[in-house]
Amino acid sequence: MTTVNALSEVAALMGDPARAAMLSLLMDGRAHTASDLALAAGVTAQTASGHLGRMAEANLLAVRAQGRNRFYRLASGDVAHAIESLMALAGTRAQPASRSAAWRRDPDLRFCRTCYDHLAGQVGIAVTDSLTQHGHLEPKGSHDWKLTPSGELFCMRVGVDLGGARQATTRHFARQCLDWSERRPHISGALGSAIADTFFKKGWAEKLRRGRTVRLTDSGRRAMTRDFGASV
Amino acid sequence: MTTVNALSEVAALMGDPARAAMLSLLMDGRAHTASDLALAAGVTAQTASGHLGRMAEANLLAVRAQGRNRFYRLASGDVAHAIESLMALAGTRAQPASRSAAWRRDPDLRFCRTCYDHLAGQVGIAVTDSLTQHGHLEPKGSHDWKLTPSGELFCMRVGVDLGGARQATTRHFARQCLDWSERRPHISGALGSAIADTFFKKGWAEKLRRGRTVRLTDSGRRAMTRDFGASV
DNA sequence: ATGATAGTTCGGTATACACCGAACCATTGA
DNA sequence: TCAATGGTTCGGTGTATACCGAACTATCAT
Repeated sequence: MTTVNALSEVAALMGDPARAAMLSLLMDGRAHTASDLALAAGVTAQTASGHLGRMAEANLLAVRAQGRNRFYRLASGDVAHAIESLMALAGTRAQPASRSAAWRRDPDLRFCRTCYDHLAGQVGIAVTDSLTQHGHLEPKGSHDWKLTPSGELFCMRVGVDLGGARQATTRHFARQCLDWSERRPHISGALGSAIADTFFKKGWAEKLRRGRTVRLTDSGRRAMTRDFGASV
Repeated sequence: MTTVNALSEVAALMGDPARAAMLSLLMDGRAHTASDLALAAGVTAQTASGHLGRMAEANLLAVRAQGRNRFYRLASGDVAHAIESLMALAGTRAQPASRSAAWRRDPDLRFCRTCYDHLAGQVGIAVTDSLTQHGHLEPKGSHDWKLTPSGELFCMRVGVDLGGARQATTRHFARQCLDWSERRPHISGALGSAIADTFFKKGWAEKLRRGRTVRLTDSGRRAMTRDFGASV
């Protein structure tokens, strides 16, 4: 009885085409915004919101509010496993699903991209790691960083507009942003944005025309080695 | 696209409470009649028929027509696996589902029971094995047996009403019946029925009041050893 | 043949729910 | 403060489908 209902309920959640499309996208293991998922499912934001709420309620998805975005991801490996076995049943290969595979396989995107207004991917992680390893940045709480005195000096030296970043009073200064291709936090918030601006202003990096991919220039690579002590 | 639709379709099939109840029952690995499944799902025979047809169409179930019954079972281990992982998601233990567990755990029922009008379970298998090993019975086609001349003599010796069995012209004479607790064929049809009758008439076995369980008597055990060369 | 049982097909009803428009709340940046 | 953006809540509409009654086919027993 109970066990049967539980089975039908979770299966029914996956049984809707829009929800299945969302789950399919989430099978890449990354977190996606509600808008992103709405687009993937081909429904409006309202409809998507309803779907996402129900799946989160049923513990199929986990949510993390970040700024004005809400990131949804699969709640556990068990969920991914169940979806995978259903996909296998349908005679289709599970993991290399067309859309998410394109993401995963794009090495440039994994290497460096914008995440909102700051840097993500391997470069974003490398920058953050460098700052923490040199004692410029310390974790503060579970969602923020603290910029140390040595960190302030470092920023001034490499030309990060700290003053501008501090003027944005309504914005979080140094935020931890989870990177879902690297599965580790990188720096965001006003400071993260200012750091990214520095990269673009100094010609260390440049945005590609389409998408979120960012190209690290030769001088950018040199700066990574020279200023951050990181080889990427 | 295609992969997404396939996911939602198979999930939707499992997402209906009635179908989930049927699948749950079928998780015991045995084959069940349409009526049986309708009862388990709490729906009428018509409704159940529709559900079963759709699941068979989608290759979730396999069907085997046997007499006027149609036996449905899970089409593959993959199907069971998918159901299991969904049940796990729902936080419920998968295998020991209340109803089927009762079946499985009843050693008397596994030992000997009626299957329609003939003997099944370990005793049914033992009788059939004895007949084939002594050359009394030979497989004929994929669904029937052939009673050899020595088999006729054997039947006459132990008192099986062969004449009566042969009179039932409209009925299959010696049929292979799949035994889903033993996963091997045993003898059914008119001959199987006649053999079972012999067991009851001679006091070798007796039906219990409720259910399909059959008790093998002491003289029945002696007969199994003496006449069939089998120890059960 | 006749009646009984297992199963399916067909038609109509009723309920569940996915969907969107509109309004609303929260966060952000000027 | 205000405007912009991301997300959610609410109400009404439309479609999909589960359900059953009734009629039908196939198998089996007398």
